[in-house]
Amino acid sequence: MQVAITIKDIARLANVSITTVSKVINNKDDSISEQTKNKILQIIKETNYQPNAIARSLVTKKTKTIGLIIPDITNPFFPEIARGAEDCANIYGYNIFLCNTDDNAEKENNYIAVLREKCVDGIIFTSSSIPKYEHIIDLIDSGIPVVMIDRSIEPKLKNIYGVFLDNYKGGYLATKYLIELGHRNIACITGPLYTKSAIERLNGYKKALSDFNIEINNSMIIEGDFKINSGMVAAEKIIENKDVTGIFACNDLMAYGVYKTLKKKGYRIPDDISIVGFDDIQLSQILEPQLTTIKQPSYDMGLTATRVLIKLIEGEKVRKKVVKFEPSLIERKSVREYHNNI
Amino acid sequence: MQVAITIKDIARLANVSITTVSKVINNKDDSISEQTKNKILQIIKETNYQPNAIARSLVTKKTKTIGLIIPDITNPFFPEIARGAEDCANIYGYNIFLCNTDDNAEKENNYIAVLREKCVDGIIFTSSSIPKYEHIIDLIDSGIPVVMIDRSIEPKLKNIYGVFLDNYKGGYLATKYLIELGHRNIACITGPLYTKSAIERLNGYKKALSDFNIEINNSMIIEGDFKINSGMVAAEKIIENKDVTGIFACNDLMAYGVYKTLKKKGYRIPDDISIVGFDDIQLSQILEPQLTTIKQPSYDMGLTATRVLIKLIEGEKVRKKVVKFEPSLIERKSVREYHNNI
DNA sequence: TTGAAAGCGCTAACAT
DNA sequence: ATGTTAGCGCTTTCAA
Repeated sequence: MQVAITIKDIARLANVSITTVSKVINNKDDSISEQTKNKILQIIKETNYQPNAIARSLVTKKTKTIGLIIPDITNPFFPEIARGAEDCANIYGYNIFLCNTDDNAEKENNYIAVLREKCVDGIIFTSSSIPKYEHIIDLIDSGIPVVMIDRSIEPKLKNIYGVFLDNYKGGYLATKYLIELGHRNIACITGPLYTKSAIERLNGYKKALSDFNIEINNSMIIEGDFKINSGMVAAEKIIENKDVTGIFACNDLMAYGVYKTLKKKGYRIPDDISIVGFDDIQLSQILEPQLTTIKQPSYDMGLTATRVLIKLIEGEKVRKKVVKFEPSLIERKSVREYHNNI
Repeated sequence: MQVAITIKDIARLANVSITTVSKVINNKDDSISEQTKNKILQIIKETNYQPNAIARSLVTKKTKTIGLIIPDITNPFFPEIARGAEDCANIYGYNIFLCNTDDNAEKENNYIAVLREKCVDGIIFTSSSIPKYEHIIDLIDSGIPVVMIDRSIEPKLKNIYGVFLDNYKGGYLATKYLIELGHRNIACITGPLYTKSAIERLNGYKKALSDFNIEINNSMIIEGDFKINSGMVAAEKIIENKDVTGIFACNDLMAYGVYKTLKKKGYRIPDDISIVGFDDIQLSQILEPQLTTIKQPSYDMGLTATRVLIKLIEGEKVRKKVVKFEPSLIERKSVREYHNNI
């Protein structure tokens, strides 16, 4: 924090009061004569004066700052969200504090505390939710605007704002696609089951199975953690069952892990095993074969969540507490038709 | 920004002065009796009081906040840096403002202005540098601690702190590797040549060529922009020249683009054309074939830059103004030996 | 059209 | 061991 020229200096140089300077800075200058206004503007320019936002915040109770709490910016799903958030924030003159929690409730708590001390105007939050969510309830109850993104929390609170994907539908779509292409023995690699989105994708998978009268086999459901490595491990297990012809990996990263294991073991994709991912991150179209996956509009989701948050902050009406984005199936090359009788 | 309980309230409830409260909050409590200290602590806990960092900053002139200015968090190279930065910041009690500039000088300027208004204690900066760098000089001259990361700027300033990779050596390493495996006609897809790192990688390429007495052919040097698409476009051009057996793509993303084009056109990697990338981002080991590339320790670089910055902020001695990381070649599967006589 | 004064919540020098 | 006081840089009411 540098020592800098202050409003006092400007006032002195312009031979006016600081009130007057303040007014022109804030465009509340209806009642200021053109002449003094110009003089002040001139001096501000010459001196390269920049108002101190800290001092301003102390009186206005607004910091024009938003906290973005996510598990890990290093997970390719989140940069898009962060970018959408930042772009929106930027438009409305807000800045974003980036906070990585690794789905660790303690880190979440620390960041919540720090963000409140720093008086952020609002918080965008992707939380691991299921094991503990009291801190989130507390946060929301504290009155600070909060928009949940990507993962909703239980229980459904009346007061919760959120931007989510219809993960249930996404899981359903992925599974149905495999079924309709003839697959019957479909494994599912889930996300960490303490997240709502992982649970919902799994539920979508189960529903599709039962809609088509396929028995749900718990040995075909393997819990992963949304990271590459868990996809590799899960694939090892899955191929022990020779009947499996299709895999639904609940995110693309785990699908990459599956690719790795399968290729190492000499399986061909999709000839021997078909794979559907989830997220549609950038690299999924580069992979060989290109990954068939469920697309999430992550950038838009980040943008929307921030837009909602800013409305909340600025007291505008927000019509829908929860906005739900639709998943869509992106057909590429990692799935083939399966004929039982071959 | 919520209305909250203040130090005044605590003082009143504890029947002490706000000074006393302040002292115990800040652990300057040598001279406070255990008894009053405990009473105050107790009340703080009961009331869930959190000091207002804004008010504190106004008097201490420290915000415990750092600005991180990067081109685009969506480029897989930067999340690692951001995460390293955040992890380090977190250890020392700092928060990070995330700023994406798209290498746009105007956005850079805006962010610099805003960050200064918000009184960040220091700035970590990846800048497109060559076309215009006066604003960076101004920034540094203003006295606020700045650490450049990833891309250095011209001219070498005495006062500049930075954390960089030896990009020249990286370019050299990549090219030499291809040469030593028998390649003679090696194309280079550069980054945007207004960045120092792109220029240096290209220079390394050229030096390796000339060290091995291979003529530099300008038609084999194609300027890209570090994005996937430019790799695709460049590859189209490169394969017009049937002699080319090796490609040095100056980052992995462009190498992915090359993969895409080559595969589409029926080329096999590395059988028909060998490729070396640069960065070693996460996905490069998933690609088929796994990409041989030059590794940058991005996370460590982010961490180190932040550590240096915090030392600067807190007035500690920083021995080396510039810390340079060493690139290393990661041999994987995208390069094969080339025998001229086959 | 302009300015004086109070105060935002806190720290820190200086009393006591 | 504790408290009084001034002041950080700004906005905002109210008065002139």
